[in-house]
Amino acid sequence: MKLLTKPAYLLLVLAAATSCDSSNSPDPTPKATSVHLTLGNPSGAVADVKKPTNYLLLKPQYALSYHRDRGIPNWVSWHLDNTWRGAAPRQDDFRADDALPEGWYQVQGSSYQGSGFDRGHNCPSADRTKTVADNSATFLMTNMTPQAPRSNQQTWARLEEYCRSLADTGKELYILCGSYGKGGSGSDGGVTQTIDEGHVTVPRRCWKVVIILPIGSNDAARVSTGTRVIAIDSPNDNSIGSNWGQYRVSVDAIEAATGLDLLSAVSPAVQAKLESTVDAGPTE
DNA sequence: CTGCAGAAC
DNA sequence: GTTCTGCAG
Repeated sequence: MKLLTKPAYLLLVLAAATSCDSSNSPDPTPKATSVHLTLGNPSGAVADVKKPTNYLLLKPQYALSYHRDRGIPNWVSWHLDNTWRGAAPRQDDFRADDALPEGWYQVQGSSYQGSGFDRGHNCPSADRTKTVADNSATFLMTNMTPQAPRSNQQTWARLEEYCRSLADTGKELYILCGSYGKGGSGSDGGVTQTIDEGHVTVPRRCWKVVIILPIGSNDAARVSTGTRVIAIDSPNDNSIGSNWGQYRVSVDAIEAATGLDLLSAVSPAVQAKLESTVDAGPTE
């Protein structure tokens, strides 16, 4: 074994001395929040079995509020910078999420089959490629929403790619998305209210909010009135295309439609400015 | 080529 | 599970 240099030894001693728990036992009280909720918890979701319509699920890779009776999340929130991205291949292991409370219906990987709707990721597969475990976590069905194929593969896919391109240029992003309403139009046409024998509601609209920051500490105080915020609200309809820019709205409009309180960790004055503005920046 | 998938076996 | 196909960019 190679001997440690004196400075390295001192660092180890300091690290041990400042750690309030022994390093070889699990933390008995995991933090109640995560980096993914740095800018807030839009619905005050909690991991309480008595709150089936606003149930908090925290994963290392993202955080979400799950609606048991709709079978889809109310919102999903995640942090994106290039430390989340790597070479892990797409896992494609769509599956039920057994982290839900006992007795709750679990949407299955096959639940959308033949519905005319995609198993649309909220937190995208391609945003979580650092490790196989990270990528696999995005395929839990609690991270899915039945989405019209063109909405998923064109509208959202283009915006997701744009977000990753911003990460590639040294940005750090906080992203939230979700859906609301009932009744979408998939590849089979018409309007579909639910699938999977009523266990999964097909939403009418899908929304996404992107906060773009320079790389830095994970701190809501870094959001200023000059921070770029992109918000879109698009129909869950297979007639739409790749031009996500045309669906830009204010964050206020999404809050009005959903009842959520977005960016609640940001100071009220900054929120007021950012949430009333509609992005007019580049789309590619 | 990658990323979004669905369908067949 | 694996393999194949389709679409957009």
